[in-house]
Amino acid sequence: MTERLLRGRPPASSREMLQEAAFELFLEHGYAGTTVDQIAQRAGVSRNTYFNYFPGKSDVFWIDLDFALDALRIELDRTDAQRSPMANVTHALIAVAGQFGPQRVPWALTQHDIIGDVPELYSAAVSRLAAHVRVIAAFLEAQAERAFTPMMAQAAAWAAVGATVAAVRSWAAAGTSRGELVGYVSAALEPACRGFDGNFGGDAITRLP
Amino acid sequence: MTERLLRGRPPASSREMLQEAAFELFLEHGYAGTTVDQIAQRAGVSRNTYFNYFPGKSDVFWIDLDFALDALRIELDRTDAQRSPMANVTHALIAVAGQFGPQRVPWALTQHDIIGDVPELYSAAVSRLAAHVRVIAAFLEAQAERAFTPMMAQAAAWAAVGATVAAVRSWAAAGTSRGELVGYVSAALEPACRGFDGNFGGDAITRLP
DNA sequence: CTACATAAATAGACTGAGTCTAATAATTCA
DNA sequence: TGAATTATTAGACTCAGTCTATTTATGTAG
Repeated sequence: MTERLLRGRPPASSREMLQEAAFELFLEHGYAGTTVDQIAQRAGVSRNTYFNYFPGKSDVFWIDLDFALDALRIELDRTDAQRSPMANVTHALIAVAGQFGPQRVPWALTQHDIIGDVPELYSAAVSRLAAHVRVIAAFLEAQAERAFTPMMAQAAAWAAVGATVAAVRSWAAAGTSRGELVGYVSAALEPACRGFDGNFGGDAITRLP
Repeated sequence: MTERLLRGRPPASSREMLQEAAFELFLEHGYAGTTVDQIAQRAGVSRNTYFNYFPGKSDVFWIDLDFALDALRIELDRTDAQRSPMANVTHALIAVAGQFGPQRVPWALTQHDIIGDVPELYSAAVSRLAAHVRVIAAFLEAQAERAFTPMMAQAAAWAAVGATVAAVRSWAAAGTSRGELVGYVSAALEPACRGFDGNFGGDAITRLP
């Protein structure tokens, strides 16, 4: 199964190394005050190597979201036909949230006040969230062929992702007193999914237009 | 009330003029194949003037969303205390949608296939949508002080905006046979808001955590 | 041990977005 | 006429992101 994954020159760097270097510099000089050259230099690597690991400067922030997206895809494959489609989505999102404990808080959320409000960072995050939305919407369309039109699948996916985002932000903002993320996520998802859950079995509203 | 709004050198250009020039060029050479210099030149204006009207290259796309955001703020001020908070939000979004007839379709949505899938454009749109979310969430927190925690207000706002986005996309994709946008929006908003509407009056779920 | 295939890292140059400072032009008001 | 105000312009500058070609480190086959 492992095929030939160890051929060619082995990597001398990693996303994590670059991320550490970047976060150090962001704390020292802020996001806008840090160049990619500086990040690469701090990590002891060439500038181009940085772009081998990240497509852009802002992408170093959101490794966690990339991880979450992969995890979400995996969880949505382990689906239970007994549950309603939205229940499956909820279950998957909660399972992904379960991998983030009280000590593993996305760096960008806790250091938000230090970094400042850089739209570029926000965009990088939201384009990843849009990828989550697409994955969930595609799942809903495939899973519940009759119950969800493309429009409704997308609306439901936005609602689910939006609720999760709200939960994660609230959880991160709670400071050291925050417990497990899962509690926040399930609480936020419940009302968000309730309206769409009712559609399972199919009524006219989800079919039109 | 009008104070002195007509002093100094009068504008020789406008956002609309620049947008027209930009769209022409995007159709001819695509988004990536067009430079800001070319847009400014086509509009008969200096490059710096472009940046007086738009903060970035991609912002020329989303005048409609800027307009919608202003309209949304206005509509949320005309609120009816008789209705539930989510009903007010729905009402406001539908009112905004009412200003977009079958002939006024955001250019970016219909020409999507020509332009291609440029993440930068998507980001510019979504950062504007995030502004919509903030406005709605702030409204919900203020309007229904007890019923919505910040987390739930944000979750509900995402659900509402996401449903609207899904509706607009579906409407735009429907081609010339599309009718009024309002029908799509109200259909998509109904299930998205239903779950949160139940919270009005307040139950434990919205209060925790 | 040598030659080859593969993948990581680097070097260096290039385009173009976005910023900044300062200057200039067109208008209103006194 | 002159001052205040705002739009436009000129020109230089930083830096993100791309591209091509080259080098370096590993495994594998002969």
